[in-house]
Amino acid sequence: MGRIQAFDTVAVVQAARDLFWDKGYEATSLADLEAATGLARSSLYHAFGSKRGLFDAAVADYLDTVIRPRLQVLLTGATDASALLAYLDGLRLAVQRRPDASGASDDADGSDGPDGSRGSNNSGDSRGSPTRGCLLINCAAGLAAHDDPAREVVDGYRAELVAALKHALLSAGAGQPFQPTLVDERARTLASFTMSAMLLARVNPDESAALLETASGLVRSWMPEVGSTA
Amino acid sequence: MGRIQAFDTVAVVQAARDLFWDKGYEATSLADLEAATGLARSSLYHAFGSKRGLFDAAVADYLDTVIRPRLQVLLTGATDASALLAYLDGLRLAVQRRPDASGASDDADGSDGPDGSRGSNNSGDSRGSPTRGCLLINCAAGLAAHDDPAREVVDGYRAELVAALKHALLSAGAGQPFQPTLVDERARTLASFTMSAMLLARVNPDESAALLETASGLVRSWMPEVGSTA
DNA sequence: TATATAGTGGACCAGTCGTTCCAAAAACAC
DNA sequence: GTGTTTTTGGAACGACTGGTCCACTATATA
Repeated sequence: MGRIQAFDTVAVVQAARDLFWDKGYEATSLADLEAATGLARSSLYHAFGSKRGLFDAAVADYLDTVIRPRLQVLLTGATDASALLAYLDGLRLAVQRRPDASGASDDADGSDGPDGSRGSNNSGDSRGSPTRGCLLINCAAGLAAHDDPAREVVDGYRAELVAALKHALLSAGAGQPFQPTLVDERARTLASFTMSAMLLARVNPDESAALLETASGLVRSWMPEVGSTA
Repeated sequence: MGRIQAFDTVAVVQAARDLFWDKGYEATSLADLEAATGLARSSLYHAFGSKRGLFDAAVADYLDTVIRPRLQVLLTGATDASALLAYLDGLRLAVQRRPDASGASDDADGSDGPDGSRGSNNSGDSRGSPTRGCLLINCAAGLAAHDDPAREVVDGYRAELVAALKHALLSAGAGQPFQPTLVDERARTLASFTMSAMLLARVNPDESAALLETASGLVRSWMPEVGSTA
């Protein structure tokens, strides 16, 4: 059938994703993408059609390999508050980890659990260049301003996040008769913490982590039976 | 002494500010700024040195005419929870108002009180193009990624916001023996709501308003003596 | 091996970017 | 009025933008 493709598509998409994640859509040039992926313009355009096409593929990969694995603990994790706490802890560790740390660029795909077991972690010292935050949150403030498709993707992520949080809240409080509006408000509150922490991750990682710690305390105050030093 | 300046500097800065606010720093071109301000490139460069210089002036104006008037109610307002509720209500109204509404482009300078007394408000119908959110929040996800001065400005805004919220919380709970950490956590929580609501304003104004409503409920739950339909 | 098919690299495109420069215009001091 | 200083408008700059095109290469089939 002709010449076989010489590059790994998902590796290229993830390299592009990390670049978009770090610099944003508009600030990422074709020259940057060529350098990051090792491919020439022609190959990128042949495979993805346009810069925007490559960005869309990067966003899809981001949802599949970063967002959804992180939300998984909310959907299929423990049926008490520990699922919510594990989610917030995972977020906090991701926020405090510097992106330029060794090998942190390619395996940030959510495969690591909520505990930062990867060796030689720089715990405590979170100074230096901040993390990349969340690709979609960054997109919300940038592309989504006047791009309806991007706006829908970001809002879809928000809805998915709220739904996962609501599921975890309902699972955790299975015995108690929650009012539905209370669960909605609590899910909204935790989603607010998530979004603002991701936003703050690029500006002040320490404050971002403190925000998530506050959210954990709030969750513990909702379910006192788990908060007492398990 | 020579020819006198023919344009109003603050009007030019505010026109540029609204453009940056709406489109972001990088997406705003010099041609856009020429069209919005009515000035030629040469005049802009003579007055502000560079595109970035104009942006810095726009940010300073934004802090002075948008942010700080909004925070004023927290610092010099009522000494009970109503100051916090007024702040959140003002934010909610700003988020629900469409930017393309009549005359809303130039007098969004916070001079209007927390009640939307300006005539012919489109209450209820918040569909359509979203609001511009917050210039600094948008900046946090864009410029602040690799620009240290911009990052400092954004973090300064965050600190100012938290300090104002903390002041209002302390004023409201003057009689009660709050633990300092509790006040800090509550101020952080309200700052989180503020930031995520501003972020969400560009994506889903209704959800942004709901977020601020949830925050108001939280404040009322902290101070039950005011929540009972004053 | 011959041929068809598809991936690859680099030159090249028109357009836009932020910036600079210069001459004309205008208003103050004299 | 003249001289001086500063603003103003527009032309022009090189660099860079995303995108296109085509010759070349490499593989798979026949």
